[in-house]
Amino acid sequence: MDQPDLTAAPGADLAARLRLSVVRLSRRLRSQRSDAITLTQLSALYTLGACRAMTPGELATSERVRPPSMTRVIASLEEAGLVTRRQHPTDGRQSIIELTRAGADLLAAEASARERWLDKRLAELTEDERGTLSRASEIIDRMAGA
Amino acid sequence: MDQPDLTAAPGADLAARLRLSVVRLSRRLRSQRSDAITLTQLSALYTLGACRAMTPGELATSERVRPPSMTRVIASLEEAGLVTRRQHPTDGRQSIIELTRAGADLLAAEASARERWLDKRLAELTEDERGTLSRASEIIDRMAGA
DNA sequence: TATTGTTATACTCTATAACTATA
DNA sequence: TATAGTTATAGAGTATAACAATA
Repeated sequence: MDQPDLTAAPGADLAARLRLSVVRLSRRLRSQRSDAITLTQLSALYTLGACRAMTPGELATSERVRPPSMTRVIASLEEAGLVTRRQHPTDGRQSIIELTRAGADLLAAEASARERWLDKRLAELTEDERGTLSRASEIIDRMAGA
Repeated sequence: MDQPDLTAAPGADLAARLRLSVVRLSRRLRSQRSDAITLTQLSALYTLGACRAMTPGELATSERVRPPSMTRVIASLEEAGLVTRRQHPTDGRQSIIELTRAGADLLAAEASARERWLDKRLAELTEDERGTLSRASEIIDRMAGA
């Protein structure tokens, strides 16, 4: 039958190729995580680092996961001392999650961790290729958020 | 409080942005999977569709997972009647995995499933944006395979 | 003895459903 | 009654360690 090498052929179905690429890179990134923190935790921490103080619901929306999933992520981050929780000023149901000093430090360390796997791989690319990935990242965010 | 942050800022650390993008798109893709098959199974099926006949070890290497993980994926595909296993001609330890007719049919159906979430999103992009994603996909594959 | 693959086990990630507390 | 969040539970995905069969 038709013999499309979907992993390589440039003209082949984009959705299939992009799906494979993302699945495989995602596996790689998860397996390359540090001992201290998982990729899911790091992702939430980045969002918190950008928005400073958020409710669990805002975090879940921002990370595009369901509230129960975020509950577990927050609990693990709290236990690790990377975030704290304080009362919401007006709504007793909600709470405010913020980075601790340790959380901010870890984020800063991650950001400058040039020895990290992905940083190394990116450093091996040309400037043009990094530009392509940068634009792709923006397009992907738009798609994933839609 | 829409993130002004690492997900959007063009000058921000590429590794961090790409990591977030890939994690989020991966979540989306897994949640958008059909009822019939998971993304992990589909990924293995695509590889089998391209390479026709492979041993479990070759499949694991190609998908970049560990052998025990591939054992489970193959078992689930076998149970679903999407792949079959036959004896290796010269090595009794190995076996040969191949698509069944049902597996090939499902793959063909997926490939032409224009109603799928990712296909819809991609169709909304400009030709230029799709070109960027296509090039990014190739770069990502090179990185993930390195 | 080395290689290939499977079984046993455990942990992460995520979801849905049901529940609690507050608005 | 509606909303925000948590708890209970389940299933997918992946890994390491130990094992069996074959080379």
